Amino acid sequence: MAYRRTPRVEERLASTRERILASALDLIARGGYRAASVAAVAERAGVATGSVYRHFESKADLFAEVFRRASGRELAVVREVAAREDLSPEDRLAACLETFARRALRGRRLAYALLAEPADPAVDEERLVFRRAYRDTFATLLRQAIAAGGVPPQDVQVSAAAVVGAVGEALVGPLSPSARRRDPDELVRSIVSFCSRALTEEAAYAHA
Amino acid sequence: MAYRRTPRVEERLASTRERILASALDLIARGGYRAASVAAVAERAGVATGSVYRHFESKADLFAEVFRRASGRELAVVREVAAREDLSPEDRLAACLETFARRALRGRRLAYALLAEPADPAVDEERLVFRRAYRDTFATLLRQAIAAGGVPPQDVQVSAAAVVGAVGEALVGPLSPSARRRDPDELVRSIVSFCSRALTEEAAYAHA
DNA sequence: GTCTATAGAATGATAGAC
DNA sequence: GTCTATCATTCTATAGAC
Repeated sequence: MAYRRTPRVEERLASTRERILASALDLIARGGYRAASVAAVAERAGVATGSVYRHFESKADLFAEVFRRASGRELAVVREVAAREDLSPEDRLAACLETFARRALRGRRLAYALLAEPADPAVDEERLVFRRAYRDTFATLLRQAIAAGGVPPQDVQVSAAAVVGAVGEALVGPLSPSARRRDPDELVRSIVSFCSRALTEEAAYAHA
Repeated sequence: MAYRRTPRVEERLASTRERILASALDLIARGGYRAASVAAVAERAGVATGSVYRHFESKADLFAEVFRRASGRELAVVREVAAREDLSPEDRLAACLETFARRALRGRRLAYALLAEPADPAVDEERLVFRRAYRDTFATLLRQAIAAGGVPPQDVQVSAAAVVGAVGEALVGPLSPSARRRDPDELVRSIVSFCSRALTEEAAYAHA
């Protein structure tokens, strides 16, 4: 009789896979991609090194999946804020930025890994995907805010993308493992203020 | 008698190295990193594939050097604009942004490769270095503009980094090979306007 | 004659076609 | 899923500089 996966086996496989993912996330959140060698991931998950490759085609593949999950969580939180009916569109926008930045500064090492740490091209690829998703989320909010009249008309695609880039890059420096610590509240305030000025002010600057 | 490198040989070696770098740059500027296989680079440079490895330790090493040169050129141009004595600090700032964006849109494929295309971690590393350099350049200009009174006080580190991120990310979409073309002038205007609003407006937005 | 730089093929890995 | 093409990198023999 041919071997067939029973539900019991199925479940054990899935749980091993989850343990591997959790281990990798944990190691990356502590010491970045460099700390997450396949051997270290395997040991922490309680499996043999080779077993990792039963669940993931390659280390790059594993990292990409870890990235997708961690970034997906952040995106979901921001999207929840974006959907808050109790705030005006402009307030929702500011709240999204604040939420994103604050959470990044709470989980510094992981945030750095997600935002900027040099990594496999597969991870770079995922970064592009998520940045697009954030841009689209902000673009929608921005259109609502403009329609509601609280924010002047502007190039929504450009503004939304620029906000994503601005927040990300403003965080990279402070998040970098070598950076001198600074007050998170003040930092978040500066970042949100920068974006709010850009989004909510009338263009007053005519360039030659 | 032992073999020793003469100036003549030295020169030939250097010129081969340059040819390899130029070939790689050319191929990347046409079709991104994917188009620049070692074999293609070698052929275009008129050397054997193996010979590339006499000049560069690895493909990643070659790409990092190409990146450094191409990005270095862009940075130098922006720095020249930043040094223009005939403009006020704030105008210099806007001119820098405009120059950067305009040049990127002129050499679209290469700009995309430098700004965003997934690549070896060695290239990612260089990206971080250059982004820091741009941030520092803008920070200096911004401090001058604030001292001159044309721009309100603000968190210079944050604003400078945010501008770098904003311009970069606003360009990534339009530069992406799959993007629908749009008018470069209008795009540049939108980007510079976004940054100018952020940098030159008084904070008018108090967040709860 | 000795040593280097080079061409070109070998190798092993990977990815895409079918 | 298998096969093929292509890739990065290494190896080897040779041409040529000293």
